[in-house]
Amino acid sequence: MRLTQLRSFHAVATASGFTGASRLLHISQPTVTTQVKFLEETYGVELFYRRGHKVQLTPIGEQVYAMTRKIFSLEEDLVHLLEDSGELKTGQLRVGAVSPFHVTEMLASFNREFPHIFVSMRVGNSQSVLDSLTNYETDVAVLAHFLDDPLLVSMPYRQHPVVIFANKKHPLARYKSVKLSRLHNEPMIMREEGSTTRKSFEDACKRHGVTPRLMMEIGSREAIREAVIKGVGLSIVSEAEYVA
Amino acid sequence: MRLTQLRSFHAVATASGFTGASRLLHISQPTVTTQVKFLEETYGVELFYRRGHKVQLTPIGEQVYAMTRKIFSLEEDLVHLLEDSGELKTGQLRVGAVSPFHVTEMLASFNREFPHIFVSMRVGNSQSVLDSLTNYETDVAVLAHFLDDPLLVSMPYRQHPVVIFANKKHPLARYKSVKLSRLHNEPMIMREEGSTTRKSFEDACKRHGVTPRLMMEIGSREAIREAVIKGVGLSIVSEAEYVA
DNA sequence: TATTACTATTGAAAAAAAGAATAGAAGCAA
DNA sequence: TTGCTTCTATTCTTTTTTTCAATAGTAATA
Repeated sequence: MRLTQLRSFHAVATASGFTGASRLLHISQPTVTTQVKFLEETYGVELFYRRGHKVQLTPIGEQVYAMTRKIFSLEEDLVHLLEDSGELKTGQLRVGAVSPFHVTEMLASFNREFPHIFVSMRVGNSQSVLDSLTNYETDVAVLAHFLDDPLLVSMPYRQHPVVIFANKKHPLARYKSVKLSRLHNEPMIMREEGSTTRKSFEDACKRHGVTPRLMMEIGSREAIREAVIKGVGLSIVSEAEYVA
Repeated sequence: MRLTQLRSFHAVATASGFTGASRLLHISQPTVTTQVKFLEETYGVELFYRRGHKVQLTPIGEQVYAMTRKIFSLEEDLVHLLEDSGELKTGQLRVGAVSPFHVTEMLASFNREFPHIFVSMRVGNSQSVLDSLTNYETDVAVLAHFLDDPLLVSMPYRQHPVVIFANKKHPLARYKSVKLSRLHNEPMIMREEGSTTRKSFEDACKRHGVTPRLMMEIGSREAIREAVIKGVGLSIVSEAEYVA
């Protein structure tokens, strides 16, 4: 069964004529005639009564027409779906992120540009975000560090400065800015292993040969704040998250 | 949109793989790959995630697959309809006849041979039967005389003898058979103008130069029988319809 | 009766589908 | 790991299908 033949049949039935059908389909009339004839000969069936200028569906033709109406309605829907999808008029974008904090602006902007694309976000630690990406459960992911995975394509999106904060009585508190080397052996309070802020900070320290002294590991931003106030040591936080 | 491409997509989705799809469709695997790729490139859409040996539908692919399931289900039904129709496993035969009497045997026999064809019969006078035929309201017609209409094809089906019957006291009653010429000027009772039996009888008379005397024209077989018994004259009837 | 409007046919060109051969990549087993 | 197998992708060629132009044939119409 070929769609062109069905399409010709359908058009002839719709236009009640071969010439009309050819105009409908923007193809030549002989093509239409041939297609319908092929259908009829292939199955040994008469689909139209042709009597001069009048073309009329046979009883079987009527039945076939009822089915082609359904088929071409579905085909039309399908084409629309594919076209809209290709033009990003419909579809979904599944985003993975280690922190909702840094991606909301991006997603809001994306949503303004492509309002018909449904956006879903999935938050997790780097490993689960990467797993979702390789399993095709998400389409893109926003992470805090570069990847050297050859299966993935990454590009920089934005830099978020990491700020260091201290008790006001701390010797370093009076400076506007502090060189990384000054943090050598400084007692510090950190988030748990796996925090992206901590990772990028530690990477930077390693690059500069600096090794701060890890005093405490606390799983809560608020608790770290309190510990800094108590004078346990310095700590770091993403600038966007910093509230004095 | 080409059906081959949809078919390839559908098979890949069904078989979860291009090679499996090619086996399903009995075509080569490169063909399947090409078809699906064409669909994807035409609409700028990704239908499958290909990761090595694993092939998995994308979200859009899932939607498309849902639609192709419906389309190919319809296509299958359509093919069955056409095949059954071509092999006379389904369909209808609309028969026109001037007298149900002579066609019932034919139709019963047809029904035994093609039990799945629905047979309908439409009875009328020759003119209305012919009209139905040329209007495509019936497929075939059984008439009592030949036609010279170039639009129609006719062939002899069966000869039904016409018998003459008379009151037992009638002079001709003692013969087993009577020559047509003996009916010259004989008083006769006939069915109304338009009766096929009457027409063929009159045609035969004309061919032989015989002119019986029309005594009475009665519209009912039973009434004619009574008139013959009363001795009004002779009459004729199709042998199949004759009951002593 | 001529004209118009339609369907059918033929022959040739263009487009699509299909396959063979083969490359490339991923899973699997020793 | 290495080799083996199995899968998808690519290229090139052949076959099939689709399409059209030209034209014949036929019914409706003015």
